[in-house]
Order: sequence, then structure tokens, then C-alpha cells
Amino acid sequence: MPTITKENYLKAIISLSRHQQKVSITALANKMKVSKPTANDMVKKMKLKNWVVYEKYKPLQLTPEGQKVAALIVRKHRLAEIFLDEVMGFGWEEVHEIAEDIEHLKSQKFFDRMDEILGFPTVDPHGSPIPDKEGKISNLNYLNLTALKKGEKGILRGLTKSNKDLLLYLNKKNIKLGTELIIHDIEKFDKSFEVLLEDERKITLTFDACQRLLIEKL
Amino acid sequence: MPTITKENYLKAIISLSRHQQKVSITALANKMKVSKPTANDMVKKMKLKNWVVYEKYKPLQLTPEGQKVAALIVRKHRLAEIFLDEVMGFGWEEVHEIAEDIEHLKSQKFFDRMDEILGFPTVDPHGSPIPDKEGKISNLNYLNLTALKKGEKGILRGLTKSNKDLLLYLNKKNIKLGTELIIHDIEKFDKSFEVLLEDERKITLTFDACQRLLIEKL
DNA sequence: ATATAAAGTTAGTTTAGTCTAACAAATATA
DNA sequence: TATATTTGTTAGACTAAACTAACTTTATAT
Repeated sequence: MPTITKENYLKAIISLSRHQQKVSITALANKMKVSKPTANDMVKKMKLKNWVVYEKYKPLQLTPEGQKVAALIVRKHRLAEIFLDEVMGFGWEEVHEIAEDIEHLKSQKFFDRMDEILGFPTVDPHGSPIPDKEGKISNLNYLNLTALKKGEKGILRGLTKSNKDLLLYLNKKNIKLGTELIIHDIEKFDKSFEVLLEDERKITLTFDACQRLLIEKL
Repeated sequence: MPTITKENYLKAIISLSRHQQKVSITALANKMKVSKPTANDMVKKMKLKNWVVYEKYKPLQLTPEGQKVAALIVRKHRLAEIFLDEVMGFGWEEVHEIAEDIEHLKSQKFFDRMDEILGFPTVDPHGSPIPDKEGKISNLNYLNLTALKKGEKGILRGLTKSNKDLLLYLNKKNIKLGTELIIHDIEKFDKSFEVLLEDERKITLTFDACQRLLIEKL
């Protein structure tokens, strides 16, 4: 049984390995806001549980077993997020923090019932996929908005590296999951995107913002 | 900030002091399923936090401060129970276990929203009162069913010392919170109660069962 | 290629929560 | 009342998760 602490280390590792598949002790320590020796010790313990591949002085990686345990926590997190949003009426920008807490609950029944109430969703309100009960992640491979060319059309399906500010920004512009976007123009000098929305509004998104939007191309 | 462990000790103490106002170390150790030295140490720590009044070799008691902290956990527990029952469709007999886990969540917002969704209830599905946000318990002083005399009428408002078997038993007889009961007769030799229900059914309840039913007298 | 910086490790300490073994105090009972 | 039993305490040890200080490897940069 993973403790809450170890669950959080696992989450930190998968989160870090989304951007670089090999993870350093220092990166992990920073993410977890602990000292390097603490992260080091914990990695050794996780190795004993066969959750990570690790050799002294080398970067670490999750084992398939570690990935599964991690995916099941992510599953709980994301189900909680949708539940908070859709059933309890919390805003898109406040669900993450509460879900951080809920994801560590042990009751399997509780999450199964959420899943059922929500109609067995496969993507959460941030648009990220929800691992199934076996920890398998269906890879829907969405594109980055910056991969689209002038004139192309897509639907917002998710966000990467989402944070409060991005969520509030999108909320303000009334852009949600499912919103249809057409690339009207791309400004050469700063790579900003002029995007046309369903309701005919034309808005400008910085390149940085576009990099965070996951799109299903139409 | 109470840790989850200390929260559970507090809950154990209020639970024990419902039946005897002074609580012994041994009773606490048994309730928490830990050794006596462990309970002893913990009581010392709780004394430092000013949650209990305690002198060596004497029974212990919660301070007003300890009572408040405990009441706020009970509040979370009971809100969770109703939410699980009414919103998530769990059965009356399965909510307790899940709520044991949920009650330790830190997010105030989460419980406030539950409270709102449920219409600010003052009694939980087991019929026990819900402490308010300040930890105050409105004492509705319900009577024990055994306090009623032949011919008297009451409404089931709660249960004491409820357990799975009692809940299943009442479920089977279709007795719920709010069910109206009339004392039809009291059997002298075993003190069992013959009770008339709203739907004209006449059922027999053992004295033991009656002792667990909290009634609002009409 | 060597020196410096960055990254990782070891050793020793701390706090929370748990244990067992042994002893002391309070209570019950012959 | 004296003894036995129950209850409570002390002492010492363990594990998980954290820390700092000091040292070793590996990487980087003249």
C-alpha cells in the first residue's frame, strides 16, 4: 500500500517525466519541495517497492508497476475534478486543489460511484485523459494548437501545464473544452495566433498560451 | 493543526464520553486499537495542545477547545454521510465507512459546498445532530423509544449506537428517519414493544432495538 | 585537462506514531 | 487488611518522513 507521501512522489515523477522521460533527483526534490537527501532516500524506498528503476548517480524512471500505481492516483484525481466541477458546481479553476486532497482517499467504491455518476468519462475538465481501472491510458493524441496552420479548424480538447492563471484567462474569453477554433492568422513577428471562435469573436492568443492548448483537428 | 491520527483520537474520546463522561486510558487504547503506552503518550501530546484535561492516573476529559475541534470533525463526517446517501446514492449502511475517510479532508470549501447542496441539514442520515461551523451542537433532546408509554406517538429522528445490523434490520422493516410510530402495546415479560406504523403495519421491536431509537414525541 | 560548479550521497538528528518489557499505582477481593 | 488484579507509566526501540552538514561524483567551462 502506498502512503500518501509516496503517492505524491509517484505523481511528481510522472508529471516530470511528461517533459523529460528521465528524471533527476534534484528535479524531484524541487517538485516535492524537499531536500535532495530526502528525495534520494525516498527513491531508494520506492526502488524496494519496485516502482522505479534507479542506479546511483543515474537518472530515474518509473517501472511499469510504478506507472500503474501512479496512473491509478491520476485516475482518482481526474474523476474528483470532474465530479467537483459537474456535480458540485465548483469552477474549473478551483477543482485542482481540492482534488489533490481527494485523490488519496482509499475507498474504491467512492471513485467507482463517481465514475458511474459522471458516465464513465475518458477526459477530465482540463482535457487530460483519465486512466482506466487497470491504469491504462488511452492515448487520444491531441495536437498542440501551434501545430495548426492558417485556415485550419479544431476543437479544444485539453490543456497542458495548466495553471490557475491560464484557466482564468480562458474562462474570461469564454473558451471551454469543446469550443471550436479556426486559425484566422498567425502573426510572424511574435508568433501570436488570431483565432476565430464559434460566436464570430476574433481573439488573439500568445504563442505561449497556444502551446498549452490541446486540439482535436477537424 | 490536528493530524489525522490525533483527529481520530479526538473522535474516539467524544464517542467514549457519550456513554461515560470520564474516559480511561485503557478504554481509549481499546477504541483506537493501540497499546496503552501509545494511548498514554498521545494523551500527553493532546494535553500540550490543550485539548484534554489530564492528570496522571486520573481519567481524562476533553477541554472546551478539544470539544470544538472534535465537533468540527463530526460535522465533516456527518455532512459526508448525508452527501454520500442523498447525492451519490449510497445505502444508509455503507456511508459510515466512506465518511471515516472523507472527514479528514482539509478543504473547507468542499464541506461548505456539501452543506449548501444538502440545504444546511441539522441531522445526518443516522439521525444524529450536525455540529455547526463553530462546533456548537444544537441539542434537540430526542427521547429514547423506551421512554414512551402505551398509546403514545412519535417520529423516528435518530439512532444511538447504530451499527450495520441495526440499519439493515430497520431497512428491512422499511423504518426510516421521519417514520411515525405509535406504541400499540408493551409486552411485560420481555419488555418488547408492539409498534404501529403509518401504513397500518404492526411490528414487534425488542427492548434492545427500542433503546437505540431516538424519537421526537408528538 | 584541470578547476570549479552542480548533482548526488552519506551520516547523523528530529518528530510522529507505534511497539514490548518491566515496573508502579489504584482498585478489588479473599 | 493483605494480596491479587487491573490500570497506568517509564524506558527503550522501531519506522516513515523530514532536515543539515559534509563529502563524493559527474558535468561544465575555461
